[in-house]
Amino acid sequence: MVTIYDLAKATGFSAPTISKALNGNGKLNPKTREKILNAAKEAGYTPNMAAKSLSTKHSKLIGVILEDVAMLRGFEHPLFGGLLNRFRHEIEMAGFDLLFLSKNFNDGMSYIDHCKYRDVEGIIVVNPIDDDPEIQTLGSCGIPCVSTNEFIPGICTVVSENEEAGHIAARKFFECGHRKIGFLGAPMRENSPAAIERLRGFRDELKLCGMEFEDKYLEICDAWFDKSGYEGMKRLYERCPDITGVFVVCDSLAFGAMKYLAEMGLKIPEQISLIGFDDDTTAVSAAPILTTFRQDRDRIASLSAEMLLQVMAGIPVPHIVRVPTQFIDRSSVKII
Amino acid sequence: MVTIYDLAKATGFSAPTISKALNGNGKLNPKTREKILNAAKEAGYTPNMAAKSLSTKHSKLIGVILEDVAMLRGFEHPLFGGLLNRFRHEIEMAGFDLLFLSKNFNDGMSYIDHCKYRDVEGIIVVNPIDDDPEIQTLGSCGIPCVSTNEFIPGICTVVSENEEAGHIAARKFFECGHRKIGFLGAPMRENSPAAIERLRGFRDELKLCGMEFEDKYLEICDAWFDKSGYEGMKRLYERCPDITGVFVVCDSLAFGAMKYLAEMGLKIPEQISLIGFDDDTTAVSAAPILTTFRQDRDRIASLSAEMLLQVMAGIPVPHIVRVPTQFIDRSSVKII
DNA sequence: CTGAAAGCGCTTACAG
DNA sequence: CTGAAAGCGCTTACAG
Repeated sequence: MVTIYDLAKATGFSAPTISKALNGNGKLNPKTREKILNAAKEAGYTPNMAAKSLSTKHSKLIGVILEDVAMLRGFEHPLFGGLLNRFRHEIEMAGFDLLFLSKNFNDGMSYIDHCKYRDVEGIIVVNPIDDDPEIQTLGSCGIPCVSTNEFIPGICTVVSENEEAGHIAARKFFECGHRKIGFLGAPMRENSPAAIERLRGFRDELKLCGMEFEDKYLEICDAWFDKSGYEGMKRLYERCPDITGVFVVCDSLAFGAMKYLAEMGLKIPEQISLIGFDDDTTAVSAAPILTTFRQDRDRIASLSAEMLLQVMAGIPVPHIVRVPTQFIDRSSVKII
Repeated sequence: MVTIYDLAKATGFSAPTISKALNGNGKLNPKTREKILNAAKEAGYTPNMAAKSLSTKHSKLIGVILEDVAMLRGFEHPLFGGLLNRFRHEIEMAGFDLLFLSKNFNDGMSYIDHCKYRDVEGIIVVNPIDDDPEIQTLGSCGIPCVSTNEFIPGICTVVSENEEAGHIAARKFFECGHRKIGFLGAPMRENSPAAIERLRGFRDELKLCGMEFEDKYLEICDAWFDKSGYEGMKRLYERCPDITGVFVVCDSLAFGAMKYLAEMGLKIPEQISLIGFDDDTTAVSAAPILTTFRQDRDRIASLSAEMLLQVMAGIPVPHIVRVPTQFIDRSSVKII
């Protein structure tokens, strides 16, 4: 391993001068800088981040909260995987590495201890465990944070225009002549905007259309899995066989619902119309007909990175940043 | 931030003694240890990894090579996402954090420089860029490595029993009465076992069945995307409309193929039979009929972690570790 | 069993 | 513009 002392010896300058040349800060004779930079290149010098981190208190590490327990799916989550690719790219361009925060160390190290352990400079909350009390304290732990999707006190959240999407879905059904429209939802937690906001927009738009959304048309699935969608659709359909359309809060659930409908011999959209949410790419060609909303992963990710970097720089950011969704009108809504 | 010096002051012992107590190495009076541990807990002490890393040369960091350029899909890759969840868990239980190796720093820092920069102790190669010359040098860079899927000189690879799966697929088609069977493959690179081995097993088994696999039944898609599968299937079917079954080298391609077949009005399995590979979970309920092979992500991941930890400990490991696949016989192969 | 000294590789004031 | 000194928080021999 080549150190700045090796470079000092090789060039005849002192360690602090080497440091200055390498980091480009402070006044320095251009020739000196050039000599040092050349020597560094020649020697194949790579700085040691542990030493740097120790003396500067800057680890150049961004903590990521991404859990994979039970319903969460960690890296496998269709939305968050894509989001992380882009976030990682942005953050690396800014000279940071990702560090996945975990409670698996020792006897369950907390996120915040993990951050202290690694001197993490900022945190992005992607996929937290439901009702984890520690998440609620993140806003006041002193480490800059940004959240995608989940609302957390004192933290900027970057999230899709869910309510607007709900409006669009309801309007679409209404304009296509549907009057008995179900909503297949997922567990609604106060801090998790997705399901609540989509339902709210949906409800409000129906009202604007002069309809009243009846509670019997609302069915909540017990999780965000295909299987839950299958079961939820079963309950909804058995209770309300008169429905002609269903807005499903996400594609995974919609796929489960489609499976149930297929088993019942109900054709989409001939006998029942469907709108999903997420446009899960893997499944697109397997279920090419589903009308859905595409969340702008790239924009959510790059805005999250931007907001986080700003918070880290002490620049104020809005409490909520909204990102439009894209309505993808395939062929799963029938005009009746 | 609480340091060992704070604990030294609080307990009256010296820094080295605090260190010993905290790390549990060396002889120490049990009472001393207990006092120190209590003081540490009371003060909310968290060790500083940068300092630890600097003095021990152990960063407790495992580098991950996971790229998301073009055809690779980074975190979104259906197989590698699941694999990483489990790998991460295993590695964290062993006290390590994941550090994603990247070429995005500065003017394109190499993987190895990134490792030096962070003192990475071991590397797992998940999803490297095709023909990246640096990958080939990993075996001799001095850092312990393990690869999943890709063969790399001097590095242990943990990989599915692809050839056996090829045998099973061929045998299945043969026993169901198929005699004109296509193979829809993906780009074959020497170091990437997936496509090559599946084809080899498939070919060999047909031979064992007394058939000869004809080249015209082989079609190579240009990538691992749905779209490539669509186009590949189109070429294959237009050339050989007499085929009754196709072994598709992965599910993404199979989904694309299914889309093409659906557009052509060809029913599966009534008019054409299909076997896929991977059992992509997201899409299962959207395409519930596809007979396929499930790769044992969990086993691949935990074995990779185990092998890597062994290499890091200087324990010899096999050059290749094989993991059985599971044949999932749904209903996409017709008996004729 | 415990501690004084030195070192890991780098940077930050402060002199000159 | 350049360098000597001290420090970041921890650990490793080595004494005692």
